[in-house]
Amino acid sequence: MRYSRYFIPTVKETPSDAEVVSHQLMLRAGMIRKLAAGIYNYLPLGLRSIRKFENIVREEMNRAEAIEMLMPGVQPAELWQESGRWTFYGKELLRFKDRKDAEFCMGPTHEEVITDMVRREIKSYRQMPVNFYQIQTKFRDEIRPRFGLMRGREFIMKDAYSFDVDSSAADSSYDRMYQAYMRIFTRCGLNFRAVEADTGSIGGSSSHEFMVLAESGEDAIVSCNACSYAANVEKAESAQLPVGTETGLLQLQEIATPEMKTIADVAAFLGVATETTVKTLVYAHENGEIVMALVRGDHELNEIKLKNHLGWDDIQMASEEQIRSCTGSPIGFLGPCDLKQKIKVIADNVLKNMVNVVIGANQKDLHFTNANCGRDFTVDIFTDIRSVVAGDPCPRCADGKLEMWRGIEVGHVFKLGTKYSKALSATYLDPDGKEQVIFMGCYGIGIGRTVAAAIEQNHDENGIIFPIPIAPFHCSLVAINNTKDAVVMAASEDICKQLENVGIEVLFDDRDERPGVKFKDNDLIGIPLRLVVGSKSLAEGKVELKIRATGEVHTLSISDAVSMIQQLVKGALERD
RNA sequence: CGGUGAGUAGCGCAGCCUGGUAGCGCACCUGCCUUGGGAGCAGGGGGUCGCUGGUUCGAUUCCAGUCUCACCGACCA
Repeated sequence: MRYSRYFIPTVKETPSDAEVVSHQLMLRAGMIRKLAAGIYNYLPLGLRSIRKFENIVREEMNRAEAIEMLMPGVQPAELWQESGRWTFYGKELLRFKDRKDAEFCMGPTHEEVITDMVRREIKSYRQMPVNFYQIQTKFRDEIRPRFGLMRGREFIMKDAYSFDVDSSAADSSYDRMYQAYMRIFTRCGLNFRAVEADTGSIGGSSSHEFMVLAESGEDAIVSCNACSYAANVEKAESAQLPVGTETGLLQLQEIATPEMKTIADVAAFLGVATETTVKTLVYAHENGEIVMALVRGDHELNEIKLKNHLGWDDIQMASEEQIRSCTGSPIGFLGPCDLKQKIKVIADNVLKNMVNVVIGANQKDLHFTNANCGRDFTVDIFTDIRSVVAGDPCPRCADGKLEMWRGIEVGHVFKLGTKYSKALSATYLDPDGKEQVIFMGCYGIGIGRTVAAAIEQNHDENGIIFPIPIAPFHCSLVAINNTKDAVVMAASEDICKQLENVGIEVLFDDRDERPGVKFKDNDLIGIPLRLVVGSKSLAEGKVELKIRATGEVHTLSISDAVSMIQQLVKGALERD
């Protein structure tokens, strides 16, 4: 490909509205341009990277015997009403009406559509296992699109859906996809972790997320430093903490704490550690149901755990009025003692071992010290409702500690069970002629997001450093002063042909630009290998090969350079 | 959805307070010069100042409305 005939609108200045490096660099490198909030044009260079990644995904899906198809972007409301998600999915689902006033939505995911197809076509146990996938544009009307392709509203996604006769067969399909995902991200040369995850709005029984590690990641994940346990913080189970030195129960005391509304205020005011306090939170369901949740003062409540424990489809902090009506207290002095109204009290497991705690007294400017569960207040249920923190003991092994990372979620695999097949009556006949419900799994990969994550993980002050498997070109060929120097030009054209003949994708920089401009642009757009042809070294039959990632430079004969490039590319593409 | 801020040339910005219909840097075009890390000189093209309405002899500037965008927040008792 000749640079002069191609289209790579690079930009020197960093766009002011781009926060994260991948977004800045994709704009500067001329890979993407914004059309509207969270909606982008994929320019030629960006598209090449995306296609590269898509093809890796496609190869691994095919290898895992998933079957490619394509579903529509626009979906009828009826299917979503049938699955119950028309109301459940919320504002992220972009809804609209056609000319006949019939309701539709832009597909944010395709469980309904695929299940509908399968229930019409799959009738026998003989037709399973089967796994359909597509690579397609989805739309989710995000609250706050940001970070370029990382959290767009319109985005390209690979989604796959497996259909099996029973739960254990579904488990095998799930494992197969899990392994395929491991291969995909390994082939791309990414530093990633597979972690246990919450299932969110997709639903289902269990799931893993594939996280590319990066400081700018929107998710917090933990992994054990001793065993293989790794999980999203939303999901990570907390282990019981070691019990402190045993002391007897002390006398309950009421203490004035004027204007001390936060845990930090109260602990500082009383001169105690926040670990000896209990934080009281009140949550409400949309339908008005209210619960009280207790966690240790220095811990954070995990709303997802609480929501899942309660089996609620919605959770929010209770309003000031709701809180007053059940506790009689203003916010800041809440506690489980002397409740005005009987409400369910859920406490974190850690509280089981705590004695003589500081807690709100349900009266303005008043707290209790030496409060004890069972004597001074009652707890209905102890369970795991806190978020784990770095250094917590591992929930799976004896002596591991949890480490914290930030990650970008690039893939997610779910065991769906029969959630959608039941709702949409997707059934089959087993060998005995009995009707059974199909077991499903679904498996997503954010295509654009993975490319962005790769950039997030692979860049320097000069620009992007693409891993070879997803680089838009394998190698750039920079001809110095080519518009004036016919020898250099002829040699460059020849080298370009030689490289292309052995399957190397070459970006031949034949522009009428000064060398500095070419070097800067080629660094910025992140082509992994760069071959420079200049008159001086060419006179000695040499060219210069520079490795973008390491900066190492090799001065080689043309034939050596071609074979080295060939080897480097081959080596990178065969990694798995 | 709440808070804050911003919309002036393709991009980044100034001008606006103290109304008199626009300017800088980069990019772009032409020429000369230069050619191993975003050169220099000279000349040039490009803007209904987000949109609608109001005040005024006159509005990019003042006022009202509206749209768009960005950032922050929505783990706090």
